[in-house]
Amino acid sequence: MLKYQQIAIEIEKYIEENELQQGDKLPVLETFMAQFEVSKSTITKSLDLLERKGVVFQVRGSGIFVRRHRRKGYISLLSNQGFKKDLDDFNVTSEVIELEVRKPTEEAAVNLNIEQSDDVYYVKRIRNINGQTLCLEESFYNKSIITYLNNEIVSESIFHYIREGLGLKVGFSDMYLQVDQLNAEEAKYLQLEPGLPKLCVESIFHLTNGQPFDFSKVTYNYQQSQFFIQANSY
Amino acid sequence: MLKYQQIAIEIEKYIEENELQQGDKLPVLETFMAQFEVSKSTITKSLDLLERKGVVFQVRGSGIFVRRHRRKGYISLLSNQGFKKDLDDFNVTSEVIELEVRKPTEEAAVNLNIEQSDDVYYVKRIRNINGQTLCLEESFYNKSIITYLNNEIVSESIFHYIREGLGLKVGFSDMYLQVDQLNAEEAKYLQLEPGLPKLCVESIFHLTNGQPFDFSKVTYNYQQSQFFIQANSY
DNA sequence: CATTATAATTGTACCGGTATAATTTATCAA
DNA sequence: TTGATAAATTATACCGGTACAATTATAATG
Repeated sequence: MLKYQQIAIEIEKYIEENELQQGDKLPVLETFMAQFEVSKSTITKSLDLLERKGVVFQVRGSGIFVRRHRRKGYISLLSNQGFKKDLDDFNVTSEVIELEVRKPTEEAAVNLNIEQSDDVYYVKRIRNINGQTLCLEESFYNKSIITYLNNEIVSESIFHYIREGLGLKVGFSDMYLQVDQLNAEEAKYLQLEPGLPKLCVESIFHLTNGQPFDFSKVTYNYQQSQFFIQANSY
Repeated sequence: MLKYQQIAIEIEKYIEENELQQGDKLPVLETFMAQFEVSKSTITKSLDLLERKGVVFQVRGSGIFVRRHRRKGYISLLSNQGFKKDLDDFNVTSEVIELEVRKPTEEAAVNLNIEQSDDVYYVKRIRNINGQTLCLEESFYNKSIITYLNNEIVSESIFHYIREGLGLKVGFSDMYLQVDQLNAEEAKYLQLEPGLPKLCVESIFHLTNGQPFDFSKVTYNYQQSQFFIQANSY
């Protein structure tokens, strides 16, 4: 673990344990430098990381302050591991509908940057939250990267397996959002009526080296899904 | 203008002018150092900035690569100036319905961190894109920060005025998304039928010093609004 | 007491350096 | 040709420094 990552974790832990609120001031840079016995640039890097994560904001000439959104129960759209992490307060379970190796749709092939003759793992599952149906998820995993999946893995966190089990490093993702009306099939799975609203999120997940490995289409139950995003200006 | 910001702008311009595509490799760090005659850390800072903006991704041991989402016509949810910037290819106009100084709702007061006895500018407007109704927007601006607004400003880009006219620095924002069904009033303004889907985005915009100055509720026409988000892992 | 000028505080920009880790390329052996 | 091994390339971590800009606190002024 890198120093600046470790320090970021400890600062975040400190904020949580002491239940600091939006606007609360943290110790000054020099204090952190002394406390962790590292140079100024390392502390700066830790704090920049926390700033990007939306945990703090820094004000030149003033100090470092805690940033905390107030509302509870919202899913972060930006923590790009199948949101398992943001909801560990909640009870998230998965119900696997389909899991097999197949050829990708044209759309999936394009987004994964592969040929339609290449193999993908196709995963279809329903995710529940506190007993309620949260979303319907269809994913295509590039099989030459995600070489193996089974029912057990897919029932749990696929991304955790990708990181820990396969030792791959997840980099960035592109997400596309659309709102529309539920069709018959989606409505059935989400236990809603056709024509009611839905939120569709298409995501393309890449490794740190830029290779796309997962193309997912997720249809959310509009009654269960509230999202939040923390944005920074550049 | 800071060196690293200027360099970032020039690199981005270079990418656009040469129409570089996803995965295309940029010159190595040392080339940039020589070209711009700055130290390595300054170039690194420029590239980190571009990485956060989703313009490039860096691969240790390999190089710096262009990152470009493929789909056109999607609005970025993260560029937190009233999306005017992402759509200058499009024709975005505003129709002001209401503009006045008033007392905030309780909800607005809470989110702006002020008292209900304080003054706010209340702005209600419809935003059109290519002649189509894009969204209905209701905003509350803390009058002690945004001291003056008029019809002309509100018809154009409020955020541009806040930055250039008032000299304020916009920092971060918290956004909350929800999907639901249109009520009668919303449907009327968006020229849709009640009961059809809507996307509601509530945003709280803060200055760089952490002060919230704008609480907005935007209801999008689901037929017109497609969004994209570029996420990075930390 | 309000206003203004000054000083202290505090984070940011930028330099230039060493060491290291990930990746790619080149080399060599089978 | 293949596969392993070594070398070169390339970005990242981390150090420690100077100068500077924004903010806040203090002192001076009327």
